[in-house]
Amino acid sequence: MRILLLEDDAKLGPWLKSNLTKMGNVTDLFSDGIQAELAIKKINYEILIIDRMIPGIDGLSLVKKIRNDGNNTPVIFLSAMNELENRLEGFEVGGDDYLAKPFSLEELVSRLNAISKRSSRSETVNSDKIQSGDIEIDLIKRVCLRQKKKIDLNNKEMTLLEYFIRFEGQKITKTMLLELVWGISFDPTTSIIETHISRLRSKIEKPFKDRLIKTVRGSGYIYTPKQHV
Amino acid sequence: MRILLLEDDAKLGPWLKSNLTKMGNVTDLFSDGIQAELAIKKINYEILIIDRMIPGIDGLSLVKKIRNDGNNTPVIFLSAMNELENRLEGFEVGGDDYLAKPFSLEELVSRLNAISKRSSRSETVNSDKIQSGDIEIDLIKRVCLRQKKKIDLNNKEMTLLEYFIRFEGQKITKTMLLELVWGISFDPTTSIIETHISRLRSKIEKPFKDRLIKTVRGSGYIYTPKQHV
DNA sequence: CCCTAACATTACAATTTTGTAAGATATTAG
DNA sequence: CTAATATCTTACAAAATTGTAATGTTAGGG
Repeated sequence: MRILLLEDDAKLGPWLKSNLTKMGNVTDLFSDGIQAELAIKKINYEILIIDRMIPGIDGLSLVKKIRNDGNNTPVIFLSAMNELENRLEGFEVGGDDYLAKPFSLEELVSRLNAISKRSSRSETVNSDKIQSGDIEIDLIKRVCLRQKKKIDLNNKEMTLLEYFIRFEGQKITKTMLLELVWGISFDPTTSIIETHISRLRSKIEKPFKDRLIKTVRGSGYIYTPKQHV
Repeated sequence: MRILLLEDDAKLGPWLKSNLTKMGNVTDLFSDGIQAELAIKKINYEILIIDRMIPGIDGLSLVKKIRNDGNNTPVIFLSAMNELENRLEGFEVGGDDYLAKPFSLEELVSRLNAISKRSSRSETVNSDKIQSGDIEIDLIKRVCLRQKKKIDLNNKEMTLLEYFIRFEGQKITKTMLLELVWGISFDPTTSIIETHISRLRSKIEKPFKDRLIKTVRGSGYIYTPKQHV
């Protein structure tokens, strides 16, 4: 495989390069973001291994740039332990993987293999997502974002929201919700739907001071995605 | 809309037909499965509303048949309350919706609208699914089937399995699992991974007396889908 | 064949989720 | 405007989830 390695650490960089090369890869090592960017534009690498913290330009903005140019080469970020906060950010940008230093070579190799196999199968990349207005749900990670902010939803709340999104702009009756979310086909005496809607609203509307889920009195609810993200 | 209605109840059938027609639909009412099947083959209906229990042939097998013929017209099943057990079965066959009798006309109309809007947007139909070997996961309903049997997995177990499937045939190291499933990038002192793997195995392997998740000593796990469903 | 580290399993407790019910608030018909 | 009904919110308890730790089991190097 043709690999670009961007790592400014004087020991780690060459050590990685030598190991990767030994394993039969073609590895170009850079310690400078600008140089690396040029190389990425010229050469069609199969994988980019990029340190999150590089003097000059940081790895994340570099990847943002090349993604903007339409380059979708898989990326593995390297980052020191204390930069863990940045993990999510890295994923959002389109980084395919993340590896915290210190890491074992075996670990890195394992991921290289995963990525190369994945891309050779030319599968859809990393996760199944549904999206509506300014809301985004990652079905695999089970993470919900509104306006790029993470919203902590539990199972029932997320299932509710998933159906609202699936039927966006359409009324969902309460019996539909009962059947879809609870698998019940009779009217319970309790206010179970109202309770959960209330909890969902408190998380997904209240912090944003607006209304996405309109109630249709006597019948059900309508979710309308917020336009103009 | 051009609707086929299969309902043998002498009161409900005509009542529904008259209402649907009033609303501007073209409605063909049948009380006989054979007749209905012929009509479905000849006429390109936009929606089929089918009673689950019809003398002679039951609604479910009818839908199985027409699906086999490559007909993907959306179906709304009608069924009496005491047939609730059959709900899941109905969905699996490709029925798009399910309505328990007694139901309000408003309820039925609501779903007709949902279906017609959905199909006019020509979206992918009903749910996001991932599949591997004899395992199938519906990401929306959050339901896992193995060999068509429902497996009750909790969140962590399902997330684990999702990643195993996503990386099928490839080794997943423990650090990868930690990062992916728990969002941690350091080695915890605890046996948290082993514990959850064990619980997952007990649900997904034990009842089937086989092994899908092989452990790679000193490193991680490999999931291999079972071929020959 | 035995010893040891790695892994599997189980039990348990803290935490979280989720259904119920009760009271507060809002909407609509008259 | 008022009563009746629907919905919202909150509090609470039962149930489920999930991390930890203790104990049992297995693989494979010596």
